[in-house]
Amino acid sequence: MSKKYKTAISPTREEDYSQWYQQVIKASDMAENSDVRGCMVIKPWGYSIWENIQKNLDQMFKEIGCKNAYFPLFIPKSFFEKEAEHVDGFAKECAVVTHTKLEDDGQGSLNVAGELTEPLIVRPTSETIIGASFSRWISSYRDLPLMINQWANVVRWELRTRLFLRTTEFLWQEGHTVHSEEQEAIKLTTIMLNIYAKFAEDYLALPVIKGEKTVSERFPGALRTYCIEAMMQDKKALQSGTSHFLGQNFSKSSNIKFQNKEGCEEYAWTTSWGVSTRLIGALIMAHSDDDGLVLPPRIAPNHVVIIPIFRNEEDEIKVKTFIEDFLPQLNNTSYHGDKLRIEYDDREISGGEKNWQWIKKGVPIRLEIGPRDVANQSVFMARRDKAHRDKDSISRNEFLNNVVSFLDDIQFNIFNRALKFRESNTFLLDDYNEFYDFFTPNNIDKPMIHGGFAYSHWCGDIKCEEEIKNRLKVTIRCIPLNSKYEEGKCIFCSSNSTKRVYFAKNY
RNA sequence: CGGGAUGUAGCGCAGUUCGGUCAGCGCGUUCGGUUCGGGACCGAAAGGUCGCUAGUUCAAAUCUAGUCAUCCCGACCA
Repeated sequence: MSKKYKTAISPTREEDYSQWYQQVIKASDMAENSDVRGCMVIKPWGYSIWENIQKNLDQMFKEIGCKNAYFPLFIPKSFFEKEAEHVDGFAKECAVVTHTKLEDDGQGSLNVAGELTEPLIVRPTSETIIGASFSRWISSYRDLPLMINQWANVVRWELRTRLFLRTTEFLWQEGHTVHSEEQEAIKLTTIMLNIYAKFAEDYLALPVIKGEKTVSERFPGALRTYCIEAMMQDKKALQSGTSHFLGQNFSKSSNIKFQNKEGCEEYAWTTSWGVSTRLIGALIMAHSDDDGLVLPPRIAPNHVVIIPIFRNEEDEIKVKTFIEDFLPQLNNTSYHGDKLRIEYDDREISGGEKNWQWIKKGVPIRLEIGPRDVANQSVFMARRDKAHRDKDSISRNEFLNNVVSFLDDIQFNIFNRALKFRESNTFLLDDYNEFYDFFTPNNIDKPMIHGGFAYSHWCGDIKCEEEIKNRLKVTIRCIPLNSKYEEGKCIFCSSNSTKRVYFAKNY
């Protein structure tokens, strides 16, 4: 066995990380590029993951009293212009609707016609249009807090796109809250950040660092931006969720006022927070291997796939009878308050081929059931968190009794693997030369997977941050919330610093 | 939007230098047979106006111009 095993995905992560990423998506049949530049078609396997993300997050939002609503896709240009920083941040990437109809030119083509007096912007985010509604909904402190979320699509006209990570149109949720007290609004942004972190870690098995963005990385119009940052397998950081404290910026521009207990009118304090289909990109890049997708059970479209194995009709009947007897019991098993999601794959294609399709799709547990298993009342189990040849025969009852703990174990392993990866690629760097080498690939022409997170001192000067970005394309991903007071010297200018921040290359 | 690369069957590619049986290969698909507990084998078949549009030429996948798309690097960004 001197020959290397053939991997299902080629190139491998090591050979060409970004090609590997695209091949994983193709092989798992999650999504594809569409005929519209920069936009993706999310196929059933990918959409099903999104539905699971929605379902679980939605529940978490509702638990803290948030309600869902829906606001228009179009934002009048005049609304958008109200918040100056906001305009600066998004103006360059807005799709704008200027006409309302098409007219036949009599030669087989259509001309745009019916010009609008005021152009409509396709929402890149909805603070301004939601703010307009909120200003009508709120008049008294008794109306507060107001907590609204919407599941929607947004458009940001990006120059360079990548499936799930950055597409022109993407799906997300955006929550918008209004409060009478500044501290209450700030507290809500951290509550949301904790929800995101918990969701990422418990469901996506994605270890994240909770932190605050520096001024230059803030959401346009926000006073503070909190974020969760995760490390991908190419050691780059991916911002996976954000929560913004907007102060009174948007309440002033949208005129969101309320009468307080003393009867005086005040501007309210607002927040906004969101996660997007980018989470699916994070999921892929954090866990998948050279055989394709690896899905954490809590978010997988299917938990278990059953693959019947037989060589003749007699065996086929035996095997199928066994499985059909076994299925209802499996279906009744509950998994974290949900039903176990089982796929019985009885398509007429070879077992090996089926097996590899499900490996590439990342299903946590594969069960091969053949005549030998029927005779022994057992099943042959393979786990996606282990090597594809590493399979075990266990009794059917043992499987039934333990399937939930197997899934939990897979979830746990995937999380731990990602956590260890992040930890072993995070370094306390205190010397600029060391820092420079850390972020410089050995071969510039073919930059290999290199770097990681540098946990280093920063004096707080925006100029140091900017210079590092210019030189190395490395940015401060966040100032971690749990950072401790520590005296040190800024990695760039050697001025005094009191805390460390995370530096990394990012998506 | 700047620099680079690529575009040939569902997927992965060869052929382009030097225009002339070059429209091919592997995988996949369909059919038939043999197999059968770790991506099976044999045989047959289907499938492409060579990204698109002009041009040069007796003749273009091949040369020229334009155009579109994708990927990589940069700027921008969740």
